[in-house]
Amino acid sequence: MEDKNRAPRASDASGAPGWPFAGHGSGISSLDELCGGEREEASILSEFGWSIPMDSGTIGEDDGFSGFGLEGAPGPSEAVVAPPESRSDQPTAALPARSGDAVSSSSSEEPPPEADEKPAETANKSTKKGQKRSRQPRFAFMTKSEIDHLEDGYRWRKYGQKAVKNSPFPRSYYRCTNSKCTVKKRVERSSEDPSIVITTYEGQHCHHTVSFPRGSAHAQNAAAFADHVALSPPQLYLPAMQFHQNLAVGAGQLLQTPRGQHQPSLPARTSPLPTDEGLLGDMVPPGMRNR
DNA sequence: CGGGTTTGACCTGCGC
DNA sequence: GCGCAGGTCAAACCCG
Repeated sequence: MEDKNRAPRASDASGAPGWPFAGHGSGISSLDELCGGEREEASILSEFGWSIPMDSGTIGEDDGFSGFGLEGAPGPSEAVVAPPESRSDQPTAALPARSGDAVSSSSSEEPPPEADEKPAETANKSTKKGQKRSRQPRFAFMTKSEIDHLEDGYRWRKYGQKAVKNSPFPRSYYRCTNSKCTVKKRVERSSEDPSIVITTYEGQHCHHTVSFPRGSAHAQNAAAFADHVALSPPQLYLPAMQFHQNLAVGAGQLLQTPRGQHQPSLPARTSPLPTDEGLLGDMVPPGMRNR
């Protein structure tokens, strides 16, 4: 699960919030703002009140995750979207929250953006204590693929791997190789359907992609998703049910994807509806689609 | 040699 | 208070 337990490292503590795939319509005027003005961005996210819960921990352990989730910058909780078939009638909020992920702690009191006041040199250990790690916005999506680490246009360095409870598949932890970028992502396979890769992004890139392979559906979808998300913060603040229903569409599409083909459940791309329709149409009012 | 991966140890919060 | 589980660190290792 996401660990709010650990205090952020010097870089993490800066609270660089934001979304992956910055520059794809995140609303940030400049990528530089992300690396240099994280704090500012945090407030922006908070202002929007993005709080569609998404519990990364639940994703892997609940097997039920079949969509993506969003979390407000120092968002209180995350939750996951239930599988279309088994939980379509349950509101997101009712989903089991995992071991305190952000759910319990962050909801009680938000880690103030100032949480990074500690000197960098002591950040390593000392900041781990007494301070809750500031949580960054996250989103996750499922991809039916035999490849664990899907290409998304950025370069990642693996920094850890852990076995996940109730899952035969380990979870891998990656960090963006850009030293100024604090974006992280977790990759794991669904224990229910090994062919599905669950990717969870945390944070926002403060730089452009290293490369963005045209042929990579995953990359394009990821970017599209980022666009989508970035464009409609207010719309993302949806009632659980509505949100879930929207996700179900993407998930359904996803599962129809032939094995081996990267096809994340990104609404904007997976929906059978014309571009910018489907989920986008549900979540983004016409007035906001002026792109 | 630089950059990425592997992997065991460590840290922390939560639940019992 | 203790054990568990998730997340991260960092040394060792691998590879081009």
